[in-house]
Amino acid sequence: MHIESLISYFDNYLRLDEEEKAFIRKKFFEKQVKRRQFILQEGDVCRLNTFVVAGCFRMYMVDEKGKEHNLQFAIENWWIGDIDSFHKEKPSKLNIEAMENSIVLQIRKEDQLRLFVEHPKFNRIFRVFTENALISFQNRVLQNISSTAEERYLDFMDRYPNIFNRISNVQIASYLGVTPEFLSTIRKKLSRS
Amino acid sequence: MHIESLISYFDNYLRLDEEEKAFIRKKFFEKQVKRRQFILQEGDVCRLNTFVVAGCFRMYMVDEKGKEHNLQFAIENWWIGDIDSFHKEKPSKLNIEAMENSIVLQIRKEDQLRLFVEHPKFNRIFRVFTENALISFQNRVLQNISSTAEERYLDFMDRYPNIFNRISNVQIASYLGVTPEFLSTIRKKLSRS
DNA sequence: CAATTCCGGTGACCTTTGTCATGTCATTAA
DNA sequence: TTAATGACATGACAAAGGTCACCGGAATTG
Repeated sequence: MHIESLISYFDNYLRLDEEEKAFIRKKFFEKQVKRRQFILQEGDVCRLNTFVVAGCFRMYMVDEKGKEHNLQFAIENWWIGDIDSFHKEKPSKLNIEAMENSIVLQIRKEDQLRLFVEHPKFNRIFRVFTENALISFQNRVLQNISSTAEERYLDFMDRYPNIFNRISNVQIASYLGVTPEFLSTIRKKLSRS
Repeated sequence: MHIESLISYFDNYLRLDEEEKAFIRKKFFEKQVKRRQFILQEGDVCRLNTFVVAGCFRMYMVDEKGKEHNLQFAIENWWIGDIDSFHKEKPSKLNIEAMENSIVLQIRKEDQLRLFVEHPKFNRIFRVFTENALISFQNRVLQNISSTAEERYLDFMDRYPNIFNRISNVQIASYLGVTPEFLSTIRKKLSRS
C-alpha cells in the first residue's frame, strides 16, 4: 500500500513506466519501526537504503565520551542511510533510530544497483538526490563555521518546521552542536525579544 | 597534453574505450589560471565543472560582515565547482579563487549532461564522485559539532598534508571556522607538547 | 496508578574562542 | 631596490558556549 507513495514520489521527478513501477514494487519491502528501535547500529554494515513513508528518524554518532551527535533527521519522503557504509560495505560508525513509531520502505544494495543498471532513469534520479544532499551539507558546513548558535537555531526553525515541531530541544541542541543548557539560554533570550 | 591526465584519472575508476576518450578530448578545454584569479565569482552562474590538473584553489563565501569562510580547497586531481549553481542555473553565493598559478580542465554543463546520456559509464563515475564528496561533508559536519578546534586542526594536518603544506594559516583558520589569532594560540600550545 | 525516565529551565563557575591593537618578518608589487 | 601588503604571533579583554548540580513537570513504562 505504501509502495504507491514511493512510486508517486519518483513520478514527481520523472514519469515511470509500468516496467519501472513493477521493479519498485518487487524490490522495496515495507517495515514498521517502533519508537526507539534502530534500523542501523554502529558496527553493522548498512545494507539497506531507506525511504521514510511515515515517522521520524535521527542518524547520529556517539563520541568517545559517550555523547550523541545528531548528523541528520529524516521524516516523510526523506531517504536515510549511511552511504559510506552502504557503498563501501564497511561497519558504520552511525546509528539510525526511530524517534516515533514509523513506517519505511527499504531496498538492498544489490537491488539498488540492479535498478540503476536495468533502469538508468533511476541512476539520474538518485544522482539528483545525492547532489541535493551534498548541497545541504555544504550549506550546513558553511553555516557551522560562520554563524552563531542562535542564528543556526533560528534557521533550523525556519527551514525545517515539520521537524522542529516534533522533536525535543535536546535533539535539536545535539544537531546544532550545542548543549541543551545553552539552547535553553538562547530560547530564553529569544522569548524576550 | 593535460587532457591525458584526466583520461588517466577516469581510467582509474573504469576503463574507458576509444569513443569515450574521444568525447573527453573534445569536450574538456584547458585553462591557465594565475594566482588570485577567479574561476567563479559570487553573483555569476556556475556554468563549468572544473578538474584541477595543477595548482590549488579555494571555494569560499563572504558573509555580511565581509569575512571570508573557506568551504573547501582543491588541488591536483580534485574537482571543484558550485554544484548548486551549476545544476539549478542560479547565481552562486560562492567564489573560487586560485591560491597559486594553476592549470585546469573544464566542461560546460550541457556537455556534461551529453556525456552522461551518451556514455552512461560517466553517470556512474560522477555519482561516485558526488557520493564521496557527500561522505566528506558529512564527516566534516560531525567533526564540527563534536570536536574542539585543536582536534580539527590536527585532523586537517593529518588528512590533507598536501594542502596543509602549501596554504597559509589564515586560510586554514577560515576553513576550520576559527580566527587566525586563535589558531596561532593552538599552534603555540601544540609546539610545547 | 505509581514509579521511572526524560525534558526543560536555572545558576554558579569554567573553558573555548573572538576582538582589537600592536609588532615583526616575509612576500609581493611597483 | 623600495614600498606596500600579507602572514604570524602576542596580549589584554570580552563573548560564546560548556559543565555540573539541581528542581519541577511531562511523558513513558510497568
